[in-house]
Amino acid sequence: MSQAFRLKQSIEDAVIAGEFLPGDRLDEASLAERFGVSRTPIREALLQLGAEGFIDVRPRRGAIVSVPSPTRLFEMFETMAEIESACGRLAARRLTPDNDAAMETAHRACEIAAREGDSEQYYADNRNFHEAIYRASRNSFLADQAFALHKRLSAYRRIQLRARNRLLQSLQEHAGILEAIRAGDEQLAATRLHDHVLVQGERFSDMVLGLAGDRRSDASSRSGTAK
Amino acid sequence: MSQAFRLKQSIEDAVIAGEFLPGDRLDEASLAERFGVSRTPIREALLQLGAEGFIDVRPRRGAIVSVPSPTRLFEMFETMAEIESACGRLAARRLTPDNDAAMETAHRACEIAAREGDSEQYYADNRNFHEAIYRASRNSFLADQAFALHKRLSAYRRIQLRARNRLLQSLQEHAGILEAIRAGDEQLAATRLHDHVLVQGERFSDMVLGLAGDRRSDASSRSGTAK
DNA sequence: CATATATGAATTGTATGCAAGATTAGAAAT
DNA sequence: ATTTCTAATCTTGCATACAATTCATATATG
Repeated sequence: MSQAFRLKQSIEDAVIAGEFLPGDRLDEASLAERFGVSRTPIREALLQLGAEGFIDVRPRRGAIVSVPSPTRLFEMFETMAEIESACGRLAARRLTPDNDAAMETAHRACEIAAREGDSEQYYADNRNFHEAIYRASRNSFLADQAFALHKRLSAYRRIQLRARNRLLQSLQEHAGILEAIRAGDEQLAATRLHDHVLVQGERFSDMVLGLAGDRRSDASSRSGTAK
Repeated sequence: MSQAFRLKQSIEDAVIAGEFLPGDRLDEASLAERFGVSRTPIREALLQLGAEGFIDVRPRRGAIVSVPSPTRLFEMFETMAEIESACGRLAARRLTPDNDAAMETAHRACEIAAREGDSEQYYADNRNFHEAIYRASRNSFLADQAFALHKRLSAYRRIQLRARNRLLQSLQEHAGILEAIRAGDEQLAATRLHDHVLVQGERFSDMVLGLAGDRRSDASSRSGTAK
């Protein structure tokens, strides 16, 4: 297969793995050298990642890993919450035995990781659990959107799963979500998923806010970022 | 500014305008000649459009305008319905006088177009109305997502606004949506927007289904939309 | 007649070179 | 010491050339 697509994946992985941090410059020449190719496929990969919103490509000024403002970051988490709750609503409406089993398996894995306090493992299993819900929506387009946004936020999500408390609380929330989906209660499933996701966004935003001095401006007040 | 970005816009516009129909091949050489540039910036534009899901870029096999299956198309409309209803929910929660006024203006324009039966004009004004709601969510990231999906579906939406009945019915639904948002009734606003969008999806899917003989089974069938 | 195969044409993928805009460093001036 | 202007350097944007793969056509074969 063409190199550009492989490179796109590699660069994306490197960003997700935290090798390139938000704000880091993605210089074409060094990437080309690193991967042993010319600048052309590197450029193509970078432009694709830029179109997906993963990185920031400014004409004539090179590409950098996106640095969302705290406001923007909160908006991204809020959007994630809305999309996930949509998945949950549909999953509750359409649950099949297959999807049910997949969620159960993922949930069990989370349970083990949480009990052992292995946050790195929990991070991976948590991802599987959420993906199982996306698929359970039985809307592959919606699932794709959810999956893409989940990836974009992974860098920010990982950080705050470190606390042991949060692991157990997260697990508890998962159980509640599963219960609602199985009961076919669309409204409850949506609400629980919404809160589950948004809590992470709020925790993280608060954390960033402390450092950055930008206001979160969600519901209240007229946020400054008109667009 | 760089040509690749201008070209991306131009090609996207051409697709939206219906100059290239779903399934049409987007050949690099002819596009290069048409725009008077080399293949390089054309490729870059195509790859970006591909990453956004606007077109289909298959490695080594060229780019074509996406041809979603009826199932996929229904899924896209369903996703649009979920995203729009999220916008409506947030708008109801956070409505400001500015956003209210913008929606009112757009609604008035729709009213005039509908009364005159000018479906082309209504198409444009309808777009403005929906965009006003996206902005009223006061979540610019969510609004961006909504806007992007709206564009992707525009080719399919335009077709069925031709019927005069649908114009007036659509307008009526807009009024109901506005009312719910102004009343601050999140649930009602969400439901009304959801149904407003999904009705279009179902109408169109049915239309396509007649031609294509693909089955929609999993996602939908017996209406519902529950809630 | 249908299917398989081979050969040539067309198209995409990558490398390289050069031009043009951006960035940085240094010198001159206040 | 700070600022401003200029020049050198670095980086990106585009065009061209060539390599690699797919596609189309025709020929051979059962």
